[in-house]
Amino acid sequence: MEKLDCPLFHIGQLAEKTGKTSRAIRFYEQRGLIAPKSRSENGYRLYDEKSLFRIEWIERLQEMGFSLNEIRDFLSSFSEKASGPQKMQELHTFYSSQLRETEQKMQRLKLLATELKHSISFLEICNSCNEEHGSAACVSCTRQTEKEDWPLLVSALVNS
Amino acid sequence: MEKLDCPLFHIGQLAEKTGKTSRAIRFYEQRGLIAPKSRSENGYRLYDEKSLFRIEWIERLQEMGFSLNEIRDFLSSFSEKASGPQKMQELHTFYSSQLRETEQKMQRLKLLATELKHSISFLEICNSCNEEHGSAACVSCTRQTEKEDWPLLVSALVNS
DNA sequence: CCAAACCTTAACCTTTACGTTAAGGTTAGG
DNA sequence: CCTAACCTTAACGTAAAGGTTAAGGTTTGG
Repeated sequence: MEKLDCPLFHIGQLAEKTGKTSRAIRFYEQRGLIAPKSRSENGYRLYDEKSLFRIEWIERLQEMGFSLNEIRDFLSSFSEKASGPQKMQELHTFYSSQLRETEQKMQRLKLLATELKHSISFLEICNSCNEEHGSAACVSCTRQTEKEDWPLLVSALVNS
Repeated sequence: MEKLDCPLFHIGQLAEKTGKTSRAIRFYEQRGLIAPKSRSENGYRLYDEKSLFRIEWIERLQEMGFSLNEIRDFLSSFSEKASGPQKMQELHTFYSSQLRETEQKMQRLKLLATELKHSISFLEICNSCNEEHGSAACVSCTRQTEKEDWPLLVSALVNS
């Protein structure tokens, strides 16, 4: 059978190209996120390159934290827009707000990293401790007097 | 009744302090993540400040992407360690690897932000478009000739 | 002709992190 | 005493994102 004559391929091939499973792709279809370009005589789904883009796009939105339902909602509201420039406007607005959210996430992760670093450097000092004792003794450690406040990530566990 | 004499409080108060619901806290308990310090005569759960730290710690680990089961597993493996310094060692190792993961996540978000910015600046040009036409016309837009490759976030939607 | 590797729909299973009743007991205030 | 606002356990419900299984039809290679 012809395979590469026309740019249409089966679900398994699309799955391979995108790293998804066939099941996942059918699931997206069921959810209204994507549809096969057409069907072959025997009922097989046939996809083209746009389907590939669409799946990669879905993946991006998932990375941004959207559920499949939210993606579907956006998609359907999007296709209702009549004019091309209007669509572009909407996309611009949407991505701008997503950029803000993404930057906020980065900010949160940065804080988390700071907290981790703080705890790690606190624990470095413990690494130089050769004594063998229970964690109860750690609580009144004299090596740590410089830092009066224990990091939450340490104290929540040690004083348990 | 005495309320603030001893530093013990009820589940509702702990819930308020942590921003969780009572149900969530009971759920954590069921999952082995936390236990009340004691119970009052009538069976009410009584917590102290350590419980508060514990819950905030759980929150941090969730932010890092851990499931409650994973947190419980770590917790139980952690309490098995006999020596205090050993615990500190383990914590150090754990947080170090978490720091790496957190930085990787930030890296991924940074890439995503770049992709978003790219798409946004692409769409800026569309904002200067006054013509009214379908999105099919956008595909062959002459304003965008400078950029030959459309960003995925745009092309996946417009050429749908 | 047969087996392996595709494809189809339909339907049930799974995990996570709680929410939501149900059916009460307890306590504080008026 | 009454009500509102707490608390208890138990158990069922939910949404997300598929996985898995059943019960086939199709196609390709040897």
